[in-house]
Amino acid sequence: MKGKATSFDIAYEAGVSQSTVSRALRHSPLVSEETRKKIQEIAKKLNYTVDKNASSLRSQTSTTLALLLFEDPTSDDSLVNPFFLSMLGSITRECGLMGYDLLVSFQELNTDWHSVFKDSNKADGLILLGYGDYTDYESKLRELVDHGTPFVRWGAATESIETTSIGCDNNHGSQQITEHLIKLGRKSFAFVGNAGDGSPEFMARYQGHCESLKKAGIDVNTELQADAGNTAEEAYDATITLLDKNIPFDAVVAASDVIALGVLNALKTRGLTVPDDVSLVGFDDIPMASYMSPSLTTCRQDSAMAGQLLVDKLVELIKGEPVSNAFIKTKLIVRESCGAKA
Amino acid sequence: MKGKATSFDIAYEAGVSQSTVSRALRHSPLVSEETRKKIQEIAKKLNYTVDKNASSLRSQTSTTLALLLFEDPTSDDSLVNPFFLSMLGSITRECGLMGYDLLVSFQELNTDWHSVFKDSNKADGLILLGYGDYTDYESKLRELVDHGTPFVRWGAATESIETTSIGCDNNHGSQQITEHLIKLGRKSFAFVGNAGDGSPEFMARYQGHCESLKKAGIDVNTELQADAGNTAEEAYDATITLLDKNIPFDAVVAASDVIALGVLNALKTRGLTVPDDVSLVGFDDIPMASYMSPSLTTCRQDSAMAGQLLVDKLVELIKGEPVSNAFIKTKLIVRESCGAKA
DNA sequence: CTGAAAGCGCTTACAG
DNA sequence: CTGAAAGCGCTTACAG
Repeated sequence: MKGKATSFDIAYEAGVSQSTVSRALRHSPLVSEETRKKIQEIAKKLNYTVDKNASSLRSQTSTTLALLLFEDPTSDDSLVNPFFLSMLGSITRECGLMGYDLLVSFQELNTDWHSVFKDSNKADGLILLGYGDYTDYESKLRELVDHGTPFVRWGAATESIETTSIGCDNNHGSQQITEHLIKLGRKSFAFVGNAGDGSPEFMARYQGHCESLKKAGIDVNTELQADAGNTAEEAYDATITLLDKNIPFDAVVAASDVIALGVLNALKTRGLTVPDDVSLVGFDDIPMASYMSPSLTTCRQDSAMAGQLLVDKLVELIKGEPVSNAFIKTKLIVRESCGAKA
Repeated sequence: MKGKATSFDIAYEAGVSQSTVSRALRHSPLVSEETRKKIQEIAKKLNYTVDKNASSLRSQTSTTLALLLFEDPTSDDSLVNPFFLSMLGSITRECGLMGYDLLVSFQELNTDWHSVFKDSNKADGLILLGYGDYTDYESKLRELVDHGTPFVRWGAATESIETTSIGCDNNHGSQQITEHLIKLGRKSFAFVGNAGDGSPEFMARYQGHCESLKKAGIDVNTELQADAGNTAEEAYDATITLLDKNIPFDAVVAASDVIALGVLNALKTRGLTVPDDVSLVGFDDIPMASYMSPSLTTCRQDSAMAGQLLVDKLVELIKGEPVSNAFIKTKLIVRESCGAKA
């Protein structure tokens, strides 16, 4: 036997046809128990593995998913959003369980996803993860929809386009966390994070935040909302600008944990102590949150569940089954930065 | 045109043979400039993409690399080593530049890597990232070598087996950092991290650490070395045990930043202040290091360079070129935890 | 520089 | 339950 074993080699050794080998290995009910066992033994002995390319070419299905992760190409490109990274583990695991391979690509905003991944038969479907400017993003989504490419995405469900989205209830999560601060007696709130159509998730968090304030009879001061993308640097700058306005506040709601990191540094720089002078809360519960000092009160999104749902829903879509959007639960995680223990 | 366009569709429109289309699209010098241009235009018009499976099957090469990331399946499986995650960005980017796709799989220690990825023609080569017990790992490496599967790995070059490894000079990096502490006047050192054959990288760091101590005429007290795998939890427990020995020390060298995180929490729990009571240093410079409180003095490994080298070397191996091991540079990053500013 | 033809290793109707 | 045969969409000798 030179080179890799093929199904013909197995057929020869087993004294059956190549078709039967193929059937046996795919657990076709058409093959007798006895024949199957013999074939499986020989396959094992020869270290045989089905050729992925031949199988995919013939059956026109790759049993591969592509994960596209993209963010605004800011500053340090090695700093991928930690929240997405924690989803990566559960996505790969669920792919394994479902029998799919996972192709990963970062920052591919500029290519034609459909033709690169679907037309070339590299992947049967796409998982999209990305913060970043939603405006650019939406036109790409529309292309995918127009081509009929199966895909799921992490993010807020939007009315403007028919997609399968997995996300958390950002509005509700933000209310949980704002209400917690209100209970602790905080009176004037700043919000750091983009609040515009370009960032639907942050926008939803801002809206939830405002709703909670209104319910509690607290005025929303739009002067205390500062735009920032999802980086510590932008958040730092935004917070400094905010502080320079000299409008007093005793709590900052950050649109994400990464933003909270920048806010915290800015506050420290200006000699403000968290939580004594200012309470601070984030969103996501990235691994770093519990190690910050003070540790960060935040809203946890179940990233393991998120990854699993993304894969499962995509596989259903690929199989042509009807698929609905799904929300994952949010959970308030109380740590030191909110001042709960003060 | 129903369904996807094929090279035959293009050939028909261009009035040439399918062979010529294939050559033109692969930039064969055999095709005239004029013909190539015409073909490229039509291909673009039809949104044509070469079918990956057909191309790979025919040419017996997948232009895909597989990244296998594995760690001891400890506690929370979503907490992948942050250092590897920061390499992931540069690996995907370099793959893109080199024209390779990237298949990602976690925790696949139990399967036969060779047949799953190479025999099945899913990938032309393997990139291996993993801390964890080296003993299990080594037998897997030997299988790959025996099969002639191209692969590169992150880690210390070892004499026991002939592999292409990319790593940093752990011994040297550890010396840089220990010498820094010595210069600051620290006298008695603890080391937290496995120092055994199962963890060659941590072992090298421990050895470098000890060499620096000896050079400075400081006795190495093996009672102050505490084993811990690469998790904050293990490090926390190890540190508590260490403190319970009641042997005084004024500096802790952690085998990694993640370990330093656990050490710091344990010290805080016991009422010790870093760096006033005890200096603390880590290794890796994970993103979290600069946000810890106090921020962590550590030894940076250039993860971007590491990812790039892993991909480049693997591609050379696949092409059958001779490939040597490579070291990436380490750099001492001084922050607050060592007490440099005290 | 171009074309006709073989064949990569499977899966799956079709026929028995 | 099994086999003979076609064909997925390319790449690449071979011949001109």
